[in-house]
Amino acid sequence: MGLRERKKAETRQAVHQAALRLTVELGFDAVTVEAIADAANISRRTFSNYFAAKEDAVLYGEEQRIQELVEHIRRRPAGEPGWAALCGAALELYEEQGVAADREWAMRTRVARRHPALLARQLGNQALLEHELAVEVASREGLDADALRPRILAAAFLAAVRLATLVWLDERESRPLDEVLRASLAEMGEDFTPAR
Amino acid sequence: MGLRERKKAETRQAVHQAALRLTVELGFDAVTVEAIADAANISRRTFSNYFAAKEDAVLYGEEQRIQELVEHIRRRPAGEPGWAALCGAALELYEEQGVAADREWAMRTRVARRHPALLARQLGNQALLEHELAVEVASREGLDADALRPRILAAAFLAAVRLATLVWLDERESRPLDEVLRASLAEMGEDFTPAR
DNA sequence: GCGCAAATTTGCGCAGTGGGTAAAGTTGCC
DNA sequence: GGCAACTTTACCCACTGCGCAAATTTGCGC
Repeated sequence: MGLRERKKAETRQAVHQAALRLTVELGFDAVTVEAIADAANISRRTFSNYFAAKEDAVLYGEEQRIQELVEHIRRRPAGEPGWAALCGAALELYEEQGVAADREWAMRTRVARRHPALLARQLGNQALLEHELAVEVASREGLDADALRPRILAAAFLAAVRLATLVWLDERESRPLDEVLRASLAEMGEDFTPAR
Repeated sequence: MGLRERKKAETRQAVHQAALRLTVELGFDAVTVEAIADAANISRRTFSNYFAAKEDAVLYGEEQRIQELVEHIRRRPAGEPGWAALCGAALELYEEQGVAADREWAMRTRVARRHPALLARQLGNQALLEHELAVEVASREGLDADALRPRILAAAFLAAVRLATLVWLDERESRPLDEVLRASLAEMGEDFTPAR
């Protein structure tokens, strides 16, 4: 990776950090693109070269995490069935990131929850991701990617991960995140008949 | 309901219709708020009194449908467990609406899928709804609304309904929607282990 | 080192948006 | 009929996303 691309990645990260920090401090609506650009030492116009909207700048961390998740899933053992691969990848990613990342994660989730515009954008991104996941699951189960089952698994998985984070936050982070994550994935994987 | 409120509801509906029609005809981005307002015979400023954003005007149909769904769930037999109540309400709502509503539904879903901004907003609205559903499920299963299980059920249910509609569209509406819906809910309700 | 093509940043401008404010117009009710 | 409450509207302003072209920076062969 040349200097050009490295610098670009650096700037993107700086813009993201600035956007996230300012949003936490002042609230999403109170932060203008200009303020973010100033904090990251670029012009307002250049901000638009990096992100199509303020939301994207704040959520870029999620974006990155999501890309990693997809990578992890692709790297799971070839024979592993879809649901197991999804769950395995999520837990793998979590422990790889280390507990230090928890605080970042918590911050992003809190911000996304507080501001509907951010929540919406985040879910929109996830919906796009859902298709990629479905493709991976389909290939593992010998199904068509447009079939119902792979799409159900992908959607259920994303919902389980999202809920785990929310519940973890609601519990004031009193349990380790991976414990909640395991519980959430397990609950989603079980059938939903009431007799338990 | 007095004349005042009746007229207001009428206007809201007219604005929604105009927004949806213009979006289908021209594409979401090519339609300005001003054009919608003109088509609905109100001023641009009044548009803002009815909807906070263009997206909301286009998606108002979804909003209404969602409200009805919540009503249906509340009216399900008291003893019925959570998942069954959700599924029952969805199917009930579908057959009550009649097949004529299918075309409307298809149109809205197509529009929402074509335009990321609409998709995002729609999912954001659903996330808010998710909590209401979780409350209902929790009360039926004697759990706390903040607990994991009711939230999982609510999220899984919404995802299943959403996917059913998408798959139905992908299949060019060759099967009746309720058939796909049943299949989707069933698949989501089953456990996800690969042996089937 | 040097220069030049390619990529990146920036300033400027424009159409569009969301919302505050206050004036003008409606409606419900006594 | 009149008045209080509500709704619509015009006007305005800060902000956004993006096209365009000039200025700047970078990569690379020489």
